[in-house]
Amino acid sequence: MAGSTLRDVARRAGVSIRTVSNVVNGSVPVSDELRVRVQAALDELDYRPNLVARNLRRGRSGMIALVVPELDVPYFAELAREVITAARTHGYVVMLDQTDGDGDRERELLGRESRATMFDGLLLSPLSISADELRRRTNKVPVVLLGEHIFNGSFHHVAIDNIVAAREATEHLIGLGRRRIAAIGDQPYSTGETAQLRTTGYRQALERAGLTVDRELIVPTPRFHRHLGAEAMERLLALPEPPDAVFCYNDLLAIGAMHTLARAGVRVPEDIAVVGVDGIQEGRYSSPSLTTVAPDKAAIARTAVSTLLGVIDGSAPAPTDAKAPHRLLVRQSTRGAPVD
Amino acid sequence: MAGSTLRDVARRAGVSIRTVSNVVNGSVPVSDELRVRVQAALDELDYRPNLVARNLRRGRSGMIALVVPELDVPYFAELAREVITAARTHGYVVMLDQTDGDGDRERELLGRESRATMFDGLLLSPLSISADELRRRTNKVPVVLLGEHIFNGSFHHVAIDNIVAAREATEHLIGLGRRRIAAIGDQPYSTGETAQLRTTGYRQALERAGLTVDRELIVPTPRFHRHLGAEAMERLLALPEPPDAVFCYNDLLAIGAMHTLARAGVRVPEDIAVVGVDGIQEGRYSSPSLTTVAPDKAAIARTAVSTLLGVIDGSAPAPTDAKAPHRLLVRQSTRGAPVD
DNA sequence: CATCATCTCTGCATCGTTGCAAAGGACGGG
DNA sequence: CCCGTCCTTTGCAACGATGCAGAGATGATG
Repeated sequence: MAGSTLRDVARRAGVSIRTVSNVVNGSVPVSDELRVRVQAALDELDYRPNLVARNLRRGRSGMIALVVPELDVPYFAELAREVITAARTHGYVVMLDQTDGDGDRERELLGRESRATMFDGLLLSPLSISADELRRRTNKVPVVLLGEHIFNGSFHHVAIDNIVAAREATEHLIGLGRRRIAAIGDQPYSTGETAQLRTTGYRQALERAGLTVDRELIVPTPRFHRHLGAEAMERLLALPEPPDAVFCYNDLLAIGAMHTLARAGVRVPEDIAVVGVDGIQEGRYSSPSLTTVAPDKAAIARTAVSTLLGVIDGSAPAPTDAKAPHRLLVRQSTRGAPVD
Repeated sequence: MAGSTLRDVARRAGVSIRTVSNVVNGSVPVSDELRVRVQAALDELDYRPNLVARNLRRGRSGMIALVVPELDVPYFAELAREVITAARTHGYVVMLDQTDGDGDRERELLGRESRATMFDGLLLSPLSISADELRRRTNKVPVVLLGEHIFNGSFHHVAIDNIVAAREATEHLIGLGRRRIAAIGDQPYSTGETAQLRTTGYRQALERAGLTVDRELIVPTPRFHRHLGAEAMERLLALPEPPDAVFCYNDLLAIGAMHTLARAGVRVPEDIAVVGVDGIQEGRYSSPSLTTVAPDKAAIARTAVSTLLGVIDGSAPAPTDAKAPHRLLVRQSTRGAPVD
């Protein structure tokens, strides 16, 4: 039942515990004769190191935690995939937790009884926790923030350049000749910094093109979910003068918006062009397929993981603010042509 | 830098280590006077229990691992969400790993140097590992299998009734008056047991309705991905006599199939009706929205977690074969009416 | 032949926590 | 006034592994 320990193996092989440990780890040279004997005992007893004990002794767990609002949001699932892959190349495994955008749950993570102490570090994609809280609560555990929020300079941070990304998406629509361009997803309050950056980029693009910003066309949504995109689009269609294009702050909003358009019999992109952000796989196969600004998720994951490991081993003390690349993927929802 | 330990707190409060431990755990009564003094010291030093040490001592880690082929497949992401939630109600956290359907990676999980020993148990959704291998390799670590494969009676197992689910999906199509019904997703080889069950249900439905099974209409796919569904549908459209309905073995295949149909100008459901399996959120917002057989993922997760915990504490020794409920969600891809 | 360097191998202490058993003090009953 | 009981508090050992320093054997060197 219980797994065998170094002691069991040592007894069986007639050597000291320490020698067995040396054979297992291979760090210290062991004579051929003993090695063979110990190896045999290891095999016979099917020894597996107790990693909890090893971690205690070594002071490291080899685990990092990735905390996202919702795992069933495709962007986070795809990001999680990349984080797991990136961590593996460094010999780390990833514990996943979700907060459901619940501030209390996020706070709990940093509190006294949190499991966070079990991990060497934390990758956190905060939704509703504020910068101050985070600063106050984060004791000792190395943290790297992903995507959301900015927290100017207090924390390591990895994200795309949201202003530029939003501007490019909007410029793409302008380049198609659209003039009445809506935006779905603004969040004009303290925890909506990412959304606000995208609004900034959207406005920049309009202003540079000499277009006026119509506040009626900026529809806020508390979260980035399909159904909220659908509702926002209903509001836009109800306007006396509906838009001829929509920039959605993420792909789920865009897909919700297209859902509403399909029901209403509005043609995409002929009547209204749609562009999203996130580059999720779902958008490649939607009807029509979705034009999107795709962050390089693998790059985000790699940067985040290696930054975090840098903090853990003390080689990266000063908070960095890394920008990951992104690119515009033009598909049917703006271009129309059914090619992929 | 380094967190404070029970010893530090004990020294500061002028009591024994054990008393501090008692205050922290609250299991043994402590006098008010000492409790106050210790609590003050705890707060001042911002003590956080070292969970690695605690786990070593208690012989439990409070962690289970969930291993899925791919986290960016929506079904697994949605399932993972439920598993994390279910585990939390039992005080457990979940480590997530993905195997990319790589048999070696799955095998590695059960091998000598695996991290699996760090977890109290394993929820495994195997893709390419065989029953024998699993039986041979799984030593000691409690395992519950999810969804895929059957492994008659050797392991705890939780899944929907695949035969019934497939039969109901097919019967739904038959009920709509369709007579030439294709199937996408068969896997006629040892690791494709789930797919084979769905094929069985499909055939049962046809036979009961007195329809003949046309082997040309059963298109196998090595995996359940969107692009494979798209390719399979191309093959079906190229037939001299294309189908008037398709039963896809999961929603991603169905979405890929609909993608092909949209490009080819074939109307769904008028020309070809489509039904999938998995009930992923993506299908609610696709155009047209997707009819699907939705497993109760929360129920699967709850059952799997509580079964696993039962194995861990020794109260559930005999392998069980739990069937989770499922239900048919009829949407536009078969019914047509644009209501939801 | 004595001495020293080298190479294996070992025992002990330790990581931070909790189980166990017993010490110490307070208290009530006979 | 003494003894037994109960309650709080404590020290020791242990979970299973690794770091360290040193023991013993072997070979090289003067």
